[in-house]
Amino acid sequence: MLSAKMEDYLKAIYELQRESDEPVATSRIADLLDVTAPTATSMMESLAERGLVEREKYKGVRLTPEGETVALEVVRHHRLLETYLTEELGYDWAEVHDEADRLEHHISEEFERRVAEMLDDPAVDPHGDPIPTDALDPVDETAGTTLVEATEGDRLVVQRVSDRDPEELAYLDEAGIVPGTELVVEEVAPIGVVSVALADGEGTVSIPDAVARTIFVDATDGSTGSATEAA
Amino acid sequence: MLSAKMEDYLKAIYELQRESDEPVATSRIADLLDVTAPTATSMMESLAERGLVEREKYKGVRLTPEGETVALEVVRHHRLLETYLTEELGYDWAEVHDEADRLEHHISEEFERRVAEMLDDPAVDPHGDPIPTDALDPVDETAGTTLVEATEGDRLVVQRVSDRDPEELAYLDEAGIVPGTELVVEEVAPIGVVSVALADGEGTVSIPDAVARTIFVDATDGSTGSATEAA
DNA sequence: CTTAAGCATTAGATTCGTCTAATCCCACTC
DNA sequence: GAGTGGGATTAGACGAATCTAATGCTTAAG
Repeated sequence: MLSAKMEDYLKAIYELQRESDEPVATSRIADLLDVTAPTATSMMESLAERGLVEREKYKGVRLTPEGETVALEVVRHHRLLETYLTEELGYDWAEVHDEADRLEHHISEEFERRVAEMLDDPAVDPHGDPIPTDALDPVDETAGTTLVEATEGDRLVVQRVSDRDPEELAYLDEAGIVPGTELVVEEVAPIGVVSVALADGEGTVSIPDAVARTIFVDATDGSTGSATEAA
Repeated sequence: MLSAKMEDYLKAIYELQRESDEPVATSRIADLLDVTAPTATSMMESLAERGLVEREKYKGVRLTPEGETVALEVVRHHRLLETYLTEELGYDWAEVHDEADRLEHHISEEFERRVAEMLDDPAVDPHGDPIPTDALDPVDETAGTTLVEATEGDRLVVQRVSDRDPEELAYLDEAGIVPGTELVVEEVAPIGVVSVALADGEGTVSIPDAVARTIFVDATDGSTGSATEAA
């Protein structure tokens, strides 16, 4: 039996791992989970003993296939819950995260099954993030182009907003940047900010690179931009 | 902040306390929660230190008003969840207990609020047990007459089935003994079993006293039985 | 009034997840 | 190739919740 804590660490590693091919550093995990580095180190030892991560001292860890399966199960729970809370309980897109973060460790397979059924087996959650299937097959989380890669003049439609900071999320929501939004890239400034105009004339939003990296986009039909070619 | 474990103990004391006016014995708590007696003792020490129970060594404990409020909050969560799982997620009446037992500790006030609203602020859960109000006012859980107090010939309607054993519950469900069922008491045998006939002609069911004590009933209109007079 | 049976509690140890303080590696600079 | 800065790990401790084994109350029966 795996503790909720272990599930948290595995999910964290999963999230960090999709950012790059490098092994995940202890300090990143510690930061994300708000614990000290020694705590993360000792948990990595336990996870390695159980064969859930591969560890190279002083380098970092990587999920083993078994570890990834556990992570995918937790991620599936999380994203199904976010979808359910939004669709059925009227939660706001930006405020579901904490609730799902707690409940994801405590729902039964039965609950998962019923929720998935009620939602008609959704493929993505309200943020546009893909929901792992019941079979827990690996998902390509990096698929697609992000807003940092866009160039001026691109006409794009938002696919995913993978940001997880609730304040940032609420701001983007308020500004109208949600999955499905169409926008035009107005300026890609060399100081690390992208300005986009909402296609429905709702104004312009400036987005720093750190956030733009979490916004996945597709070209609108008829685009002449480079975003899609790069994908 | 209270741990989920502490909440579990407080709920257990609450459940046991409603069975009699005596202080609740350590061993009963230990049995109910499936831990050893020393474990229960040491938890009682912690709860007493926090002012959640009043403890008399070698005698037992009683919830303080603060302890009862915490217990009521947990019970409210539990019963709302049971209702929600049954009404909205299609769970069976008899199988909701475990799911609710885990989730009750992890839902937010926001979740509680939304669920209560969606269900239109229900007064009782699917077992007929009363759901504490949002204000967490004490509830009279012993209100009503139970099936052990019935006499032959009584025509009764089932109000609550407070049993918590899932197998027994499933059996009663299968047999048609659910809140709302009308029945006639056929025999009160001196060996500790009550036989009742379902009013809709679905046959007869024999119920041992231990179970009958968990079945709360009201007289049907026109009854000549003694059950209601006793109340 | 004594005593044995039956709970309850104390003693002491374990596991998990966490911390702080101390030490250790590694990579980069000079 | 020596030194140093910074992240990683080891050392040691702690609180929560649990266990087993030993001891201590309480009470009801003689």
